[in-house]
Amino acid sequence: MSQPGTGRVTENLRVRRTRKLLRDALVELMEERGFDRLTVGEITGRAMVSRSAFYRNYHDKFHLAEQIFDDAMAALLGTVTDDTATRSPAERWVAFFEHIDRYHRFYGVLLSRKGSPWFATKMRAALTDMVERHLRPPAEGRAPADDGVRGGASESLPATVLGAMFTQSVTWWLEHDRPCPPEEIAARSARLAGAVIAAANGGAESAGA
Amino acid sequence: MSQPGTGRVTENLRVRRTRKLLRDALVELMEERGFDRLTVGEITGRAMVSRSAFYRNYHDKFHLAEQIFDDAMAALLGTVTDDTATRSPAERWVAFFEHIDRYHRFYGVLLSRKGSPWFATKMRAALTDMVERHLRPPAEGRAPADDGVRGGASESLPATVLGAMFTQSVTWWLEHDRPCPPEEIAARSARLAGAVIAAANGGAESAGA
DNA sequence: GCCTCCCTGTCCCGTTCGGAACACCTACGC
DNA sequence: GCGTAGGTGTTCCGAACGGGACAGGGAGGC
Repeated sequence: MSQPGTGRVTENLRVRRTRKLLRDALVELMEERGFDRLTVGEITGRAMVSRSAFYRNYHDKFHLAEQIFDDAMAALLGTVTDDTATRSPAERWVAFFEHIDRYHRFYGVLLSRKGSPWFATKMRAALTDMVERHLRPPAEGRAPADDGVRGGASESLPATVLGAMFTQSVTWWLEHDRPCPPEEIAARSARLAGAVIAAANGGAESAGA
Repeated sequence: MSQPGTGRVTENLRVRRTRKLLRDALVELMEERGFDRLTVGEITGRAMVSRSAFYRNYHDKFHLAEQIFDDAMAALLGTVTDDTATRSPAERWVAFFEHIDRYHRFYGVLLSRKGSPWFATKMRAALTDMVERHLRPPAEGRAPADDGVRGGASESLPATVLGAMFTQSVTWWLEHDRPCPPEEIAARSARLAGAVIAAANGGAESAGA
């Protein structure tokens, strides 16, 4: 139960450091040569960590990448989910793209050809899940179905489409070197999303998400 | 005999990593808040290393700083000393200032008010030593007096003055945000040095060092 | 085919490290 | 004065790590 993402009790400084070093090394190397061209030995070499320590903390390089990506997605979704009471939907979308903007090198690598397609797949799933929760607001009296993890395979068509849309908006923005400021791409994405939602609702108009 | 700078046999990866992390943390924190305002706890915190590991590797923060500086000075002197056969004196001076240029943030911090005056003192001593060895070229038949470490307190007046001059040239250049390219500051410093050497030799002219 | 080379994932033993306690010191408040 | 707070440097034990070995598995040469 010491695999990251399960136990988490206030880990030892040593294991936190080891994992941080491995994460940083992986991201660095991905920028240089792409994810699937990397070996575990290269990652541990760059991180100044032994191979045995790597396998003590992660199953393989996919597991390591997954942890990095999951943390990033949690932070990303946090920009939209946090402060739902104090901020307007528009402000939350801007915060979303500002987060992407801040770590654009990171997301750029993960979503580019260097990052293996399953990063985009994972992001699409996470965003679809988020959209689903926003489209179906917590009806009072209904217990929260999702216990923090996994929304299940019960996504609706509109949510799935919107998840893909947002993922592609981010990918497009990053692949074109962010040709417009976060505010603008946020507004444009929100407008497109609004159109999809309106169409899904049978013509009724809505812009928030 | 495991204090850095003594044993050196191809150290354990763990101790190399620990020392690297501590070094990087110290330089980083010096840039932020100056050397004498730092505690060992802050350094180890930033480095993600325990305090006990710090004391296992260094006597105190001065010892750590000394190691960093000594390594930097060795690299710096290497730019002048290496390839003495293939490069002209002018080229070597340019290499000297290009090295400073490359790590200007590092030297800038160490030589600024944030870095405690004894960094400049140490640099002056190292450069004086180097100048001394260049002014007094290895006369054939004479055994090398210096066994790699310490030139002793036998520095001549011209060497001492030149050491201070070069140190101040570097400090001036960095404190004024490198207002001219390395080539120019190298040429100007070399010209000034030439004048001093000429004066020391009683009017005879010489520009190399 | 076979052989070489490299990477993977697992194991063990000796070493280094993290955590926490400890006494000691200095500075500050009062 | 006395007490508190925070930094220093040392010591100890259990835990994580590094190094090296190991079997197994492709990929490529010939």
